[in-house]
Amino acid sequence: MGVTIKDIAKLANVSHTTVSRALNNSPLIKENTKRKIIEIANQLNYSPDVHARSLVLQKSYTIGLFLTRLSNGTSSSFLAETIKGVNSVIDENYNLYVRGIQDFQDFSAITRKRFDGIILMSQSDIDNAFIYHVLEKEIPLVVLNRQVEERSIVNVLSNDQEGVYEAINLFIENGHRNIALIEGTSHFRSSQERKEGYIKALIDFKLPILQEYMVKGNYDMESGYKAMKKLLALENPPTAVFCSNDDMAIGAMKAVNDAGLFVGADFSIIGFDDIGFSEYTSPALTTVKRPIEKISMVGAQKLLQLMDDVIEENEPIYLTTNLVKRQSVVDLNKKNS
Amino acid sequence: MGVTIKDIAKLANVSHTTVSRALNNSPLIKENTKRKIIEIANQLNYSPDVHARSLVLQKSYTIGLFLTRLSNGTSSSFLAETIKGVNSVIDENYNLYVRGIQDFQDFSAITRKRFDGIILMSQSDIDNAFIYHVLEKEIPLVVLNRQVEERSIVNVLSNDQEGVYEAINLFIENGHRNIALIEGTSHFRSSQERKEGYIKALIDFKLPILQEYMVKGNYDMESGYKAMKKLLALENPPTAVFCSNDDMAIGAMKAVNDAGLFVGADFSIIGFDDIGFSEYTSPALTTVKRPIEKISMVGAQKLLQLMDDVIEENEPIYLTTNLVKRQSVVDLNKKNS
DNA sequence: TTAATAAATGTTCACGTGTGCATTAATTTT
DNA sequence: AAAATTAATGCACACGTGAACATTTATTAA
Repeated sequence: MGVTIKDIAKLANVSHTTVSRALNNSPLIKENTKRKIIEIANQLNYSPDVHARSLVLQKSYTIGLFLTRLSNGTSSSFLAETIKGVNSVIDENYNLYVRGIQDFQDFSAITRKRFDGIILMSQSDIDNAFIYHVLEKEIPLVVLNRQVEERSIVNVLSNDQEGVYEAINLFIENGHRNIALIEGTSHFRSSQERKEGYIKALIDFKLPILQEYMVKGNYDMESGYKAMKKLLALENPPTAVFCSNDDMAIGAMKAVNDAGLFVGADFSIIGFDDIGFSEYTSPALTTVKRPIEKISMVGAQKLLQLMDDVIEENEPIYLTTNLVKRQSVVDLNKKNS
Repeated sequence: MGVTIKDIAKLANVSHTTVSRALNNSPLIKENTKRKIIEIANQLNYSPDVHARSLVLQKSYTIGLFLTRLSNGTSSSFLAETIKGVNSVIDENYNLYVRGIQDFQDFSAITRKRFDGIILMSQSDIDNAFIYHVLEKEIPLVVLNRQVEERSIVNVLSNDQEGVYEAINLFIENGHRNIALIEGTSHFRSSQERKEGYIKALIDFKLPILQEYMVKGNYDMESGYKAMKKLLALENPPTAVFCSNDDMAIGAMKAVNDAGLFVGADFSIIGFDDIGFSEYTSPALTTVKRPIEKISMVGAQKLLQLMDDVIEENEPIYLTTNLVKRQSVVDLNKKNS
């Protein structure tokens, strides 16, 4: 069924070794025979057996892209941008495997032989166990999106705290004092980071920190909707709300509309991520752009380097967030004048 | 570095064959020795070399999930739902390989040895070349989302035409007569299917087919926005627009808003797909739900069957679309009475 | 107890590729 | 032209696993 180098060898009247060398463009082989062998190989439509090659070379030509999970709590745009980013960097010769960590019963299948390198888009510290496993197996590893204490790991992430701080700052500049927060999934590190940015800003600007202004969500639209309902039902509702991601912001906008209010006129909202839809909501959503695709690209590049040179500049790489101002924030200064 | 069955064999004082059989739970081995061997294997943290195993068993434990492309023209939700659907069916023992066909220079790397089976989420007939290649290599293949003439291929898709027909029907029931269409990417089969549904409905209800009411888009939000601008600028603009996917519908809604009109009050829009956001637009978007995740799940299940039994019931499997009525369609009958 | 049978384990080879070393062919040097 | 050197190719083995066949050990039948 499958054509092997031995078949080619017979036809070319040489040993399989010569064929192997010729196809790998070894300088040991005469140009003449090289050409002849390559021609025969093409004619027979030969393609090497990856498993045999991997077995002898101890290399799998496979890169594993892992996320904490693929469903529940991972938004579509997040997943898609991650894959697109990595995919754009990894060339055709490499295989790209995508899986959720939570789908694994145990990690025995994650071995050095199987993966030349691993990229982890980490959303929660529940995948620390995975990280330790990968480290123990000495597989080159890049962790994205979440700070990891191990200094030996290449770490690429965005500075969420600063991004949120900037967002709250914008609210304050526009005259807001009653600023609420809708939080992300509780055990996700990103949720905590963003909450800290919120609190830090409030402290710096000497605003009170109110428990009732911090409502839990889980990063999906429905939770944003519900959280906003709660906020609107308060005795002293906020005038502005920061949502820990855009999905929840969109849910929140819906809740505001349902209450007969207009975002951008009566109520202010800022989101986080800048997913594609943010530009097309009504009104367009002001949000903190998080460069997920960029993070994935940089991470993939770093992994390729790591697999080659074993570089050891293990400083975490921070990519900056970017406040994208659109129409969902009311300027109270103007309004009251 | 890596523990092999030979290492285990030495420690257990047996041959490597016995170890191999014990770990594969062969009935030939005494329970006693089995237990002993398994214990040693666990202790050494043994895990088999996939490449060696694949080489001898001629099986890769790898399933390839291919899309026409990963970027440009593939929306995030589409990509994400496809992966989630397949992932939920394929168990831990299989590797899931994800790539865009357009990323390949040639298909020499797509071999029977490398993939036990392939799922193609096909968006365009430009991947026919890929399909033929896979067929020629005799790799089990399931094509999703696009009808393929080859009867030997397992084919799972939704009946887009009917879905669109139903949508246009809803417009007409609500008193609309000037109904426009925003088309998807021109060479995508889905674009044509949906356009045919639109035209068929107009013919059946004896409405005129106007060129100026059929505007080209490319499935992204911006193209929907621009297309709607064009429609609104017409001398005799439509009262209702069917958009070939939700992304464009969201862009279109934005254009309507920008023109000072209100969707659901002055203007009617229906989309296609029912992506997560559709429920949260203002007003909530009426749309034709396309079961992408379901299609992917069914396709993956079919592939697993195909890999085992070589089933040959090659009837295309149609999953029905579902009109989800929300608030983006105006009832002109009520309005005028 | 011995022969016949069944159960358990071992020997050897195959899968397809790449590489160290040996060998042969071609070229250069003297 | 013969010797020394270099270029080109072949031989044999390794990678880790699984399976057909051979062999040994345990069990049952006579």
